[in-house]
Order: sequence, then C-alpha cells, then structure tokens
Amino acid sequence: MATSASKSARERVREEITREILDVARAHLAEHGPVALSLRAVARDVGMVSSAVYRYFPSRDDLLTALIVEAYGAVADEVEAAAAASTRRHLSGRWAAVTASVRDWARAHPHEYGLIYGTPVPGYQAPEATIEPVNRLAVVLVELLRDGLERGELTPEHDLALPKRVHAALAPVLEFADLPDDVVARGLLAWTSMFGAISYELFGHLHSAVLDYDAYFEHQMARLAHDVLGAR
Amino acid sequence: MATSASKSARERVREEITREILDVARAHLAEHGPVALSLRAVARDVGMVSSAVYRYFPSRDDLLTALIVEAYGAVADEVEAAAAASTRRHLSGRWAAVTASVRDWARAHPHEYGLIYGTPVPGYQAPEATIEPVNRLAVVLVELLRDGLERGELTPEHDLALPKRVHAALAPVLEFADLPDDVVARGLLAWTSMFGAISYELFGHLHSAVLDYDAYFEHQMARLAHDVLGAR
DNA sequence: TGTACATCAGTGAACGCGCGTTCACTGATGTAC
DNA sequence: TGTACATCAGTGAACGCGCGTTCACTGATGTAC
Repeated sequence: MATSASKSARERVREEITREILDVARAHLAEHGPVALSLRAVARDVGMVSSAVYRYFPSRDDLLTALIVEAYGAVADEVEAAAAASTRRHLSGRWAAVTASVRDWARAHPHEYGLIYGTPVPGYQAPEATIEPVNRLAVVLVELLRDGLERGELTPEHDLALPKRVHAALAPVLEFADLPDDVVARGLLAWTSMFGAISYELFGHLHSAVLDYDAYFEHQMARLAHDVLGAR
Repeated sequence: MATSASKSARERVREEITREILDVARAHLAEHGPVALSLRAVARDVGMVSSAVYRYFPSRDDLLTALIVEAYGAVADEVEAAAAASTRRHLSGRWAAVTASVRDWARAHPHEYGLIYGTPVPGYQAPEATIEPVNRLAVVLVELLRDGLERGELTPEHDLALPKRVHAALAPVLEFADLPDDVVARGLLAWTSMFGAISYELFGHLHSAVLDYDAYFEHQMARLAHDVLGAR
C-alpha cells in the first residue's frame, strides 16, 4: 500500500508537470497560433531545458496533438453544459443556447477554434483520441433533435423527401443517430451552417459587412432553427 | 514610340517572371501549404538565386499576400462563370450551380481554399487588394437574389421579421445590396452555410459520417435554397 | 547612328536565427530483499 | 530498518537544418544627347 502510494506520488508529479507543459503550450497557442508553437519556447516558459520535454511528449507533433484533443474536449464541455442548462426550454431556445456556447468558446479561444475547425495543420489527420469528444458533440445534437421530436416541437415538413442516393450517403450517421433521415439531414445542415457562421465571423469575413456580430449571429441561428430544423 | 515599346519590353519580361514566381509559389502552396511556403525554395524552382526574388517581392509576406489575392480572384472567376452559365435556370438551379462551383474549386485547390476561408495566417488581415474580388463574389450573390425576386422565384415568408437591432447590424451590407432586409439576411445565411458545408467536408469532419460527399452536398444546397432562401 | 551614362536584374557570399531532436551524463526517487 | 540496485527526470552540449534578409558586385538593357 505504501509502495503503491509512493509510486503514485511520482506519477502525480508527472501528471502535474504534464499539465503544466500543456497549459503553457495552450497559452503559446493562444498567443501565436499553432504554426509558431515551439517546443523550445514552451520548455523555456515551463522552466526546463528543451530536451526535458521529451520525457513527457515524444515530439512536437504529439504535443500539438494533445492540444487538439484538449480543444475538442473543451468545446464538448461547453456544449454539454449549455444543453444541460437548457433542457426545459423549447427546441429553438436550446438550439440558441448550444450555438451560442460554441460561438462564445470560439471567440474566447480563436486559435484553438482555428486549430480544430479551421485549416487542418499540414500532415495531420484527426488523431484517434478526438473520436470521443467529437462523439460527445454528436450526442448532444442528436439528443436535441430527439427531444424536439418527442415533444412535438420539431415538425419537419416532408416536402423535400430524401433521394435514395442521399439516404445511402448518410448511412453511418443515420445508424448513429437513429432518427428519421430528413431530421438527420436537417440537423447536420444546421450544425455545419453554424460552423460556417462562426468561422465567417471569426476569420474576418464579416468585417465591414455586419456591425453587430452578436445580434446577427443570434438572429441567424434562430433562422436556422426555424427554417432548417423546422422548429416550432 | 520606339522608346516606349522597348521600355515595355523590359516590363513584359518583368511581368512574365513575376508570373513565373507566382505560379511556382502557387504550386508549392498546393503541395505543402502556406506555412511551408519558402522564398528560397520558390527561387530554387524558378531557377534563380533567393535574393533575386526580392527584385519582385519585397518580402515573403508580400508573396503570400499576392497568392491570397489571386486565390480570391480565382474563386470569383469560377463563381461568375457558373452564374453566367446558368442565367436561364431557376433560382434553385443557379444556386446549385454557384455553390457547386465554389466546392469544385475548393476541392481542386484545398490549400488555397484553406488560405482564404480557413484559419487566417497569423499576423494577417485581408490586404486591400482582396476587396475587389470579394466584391465580385458579393455582386454575384446579390444579382442571384435580385433576379429571383424579380422573377417571383424567391418568395420569402415574412413570418420571421427582422428585429430592429438585426436590421441595424446589417446596415453596410443592406446598403450594398439594396434588397429587402430579410432577403439579405437569408442570402448571407445561405452563403455562410455553404462555406460551413464545404469547410466541414474539406477539413475532414464528415469523415466516417457521410459516404457520398457529392450527393450529400448537392442535397444540402437544395435544402438551403428551399428552406433558407425560400426559393420556388 | 553613336557614345556616355543610368537603370535594373540577377549573383554569391554572408549574417544571425531558432528550431527539433539526440545523447551521454548526473542525481534523485522508488523497489526488492 | 537498511542496503544494493533499478528506474526515471532533468541537464547541457551538440548535431544539422533551412530559413528570411542584406549587401556589394557584375553585366545587360534602356535612355539622352
């Protein structure tokens, strides 16, 4: 018992320092962007020699990967919290809450947002470890839609029936969601549209086109809920 | 006369070489992404010594800027061509053609797409010279909407009237478009949603969620035309 | 048309830089008996 | 509880790299009279 306790003492220190490296790295990321993320600079700020970092991360890329995974986790946390805090509201209200939570996080952490929803860092595909937080996001969206259906707040008009080819294209996501195909298609469209709106704003394309980003975003999200999701 | 002809001879050579540098740079961009764009490597491939490039571009950043401007111009070309080739179709058909042209270009030039619609390169704001091609894009969208209205193919339901604050937020773009405010808002939403759909696909987020990207995109764009624009 | 000078493109060497990663090492902490 | 050994964190020097940019230069092309 004493042995395992002391053993975990070393491990606790290790975890602490790993955390510290990640925190410093995240700060660097926030300030200079992923491209400029330098192992040496991080090491300097942590107060160790650059080679010591290799005790914790086998390479610079692994450090970046860890940050990517953390960023996904952070969005998932925000979204889950927003969804949980709005269970008693109507579908459109919950949609507003969830989309606002993503946007707020994105504005607070633009570089991290860019890291996961902007241009992928060259030579990168999503690491395995992002599957779990991405799934959490998907679950929130699916639950939102399911609740909306069950409560009768979601009244999709079936006037634009899904062609067979589109239905087939959606196979993986349909299996995951277990909802009517047009609801899934609408949900996905609303979801990607939200990212379009956020990226467009965050990456500067609304500059000199729109004055009040908050009002604009809120309104467009309401429009998505109404027109695309079919809420109300 | 002879003088000005020979003077422009030198100038023609200069333009040719400038072009060659840009072409090589664009090829490098396509292969390795903007981060890895190196003045020295470009110079090597053009067949000159690195310092010679400074006769044409005052710095690496200016070279990148030129590529950004060109990329915007390329999208604008595609979009204008698609719009021009589809003047006789219905609004939804024209919308399909225009959105497909953006997506096709994006898939053919992913790094260039990422350069202008993905994460901005750190320390960059859109250079002045992008205003012109961006305007050309805006004009296409506005004309699309105007034609749709005039032909009665666009029947926006005024059930979701624009709150004053949103109307005010849209002031610059309303002045530019000179169309009913809700039409402008719908157009902008459809437009940014298109970018969301393209980025989501191109940046890998549809991976293992959707099987047939072509069918999926086409359908979602039809949905946008119908549900958001109010086409038909 | 011919000569003297000015402009410009391209060369080659050099600058200083910060980077990722490796490696042999020291010393502290944990483990086994 | 004490000793002998194993594990691990962190050090410091060194590697090779490619980069952007500057600068004095050569030689060709254009200009003015």
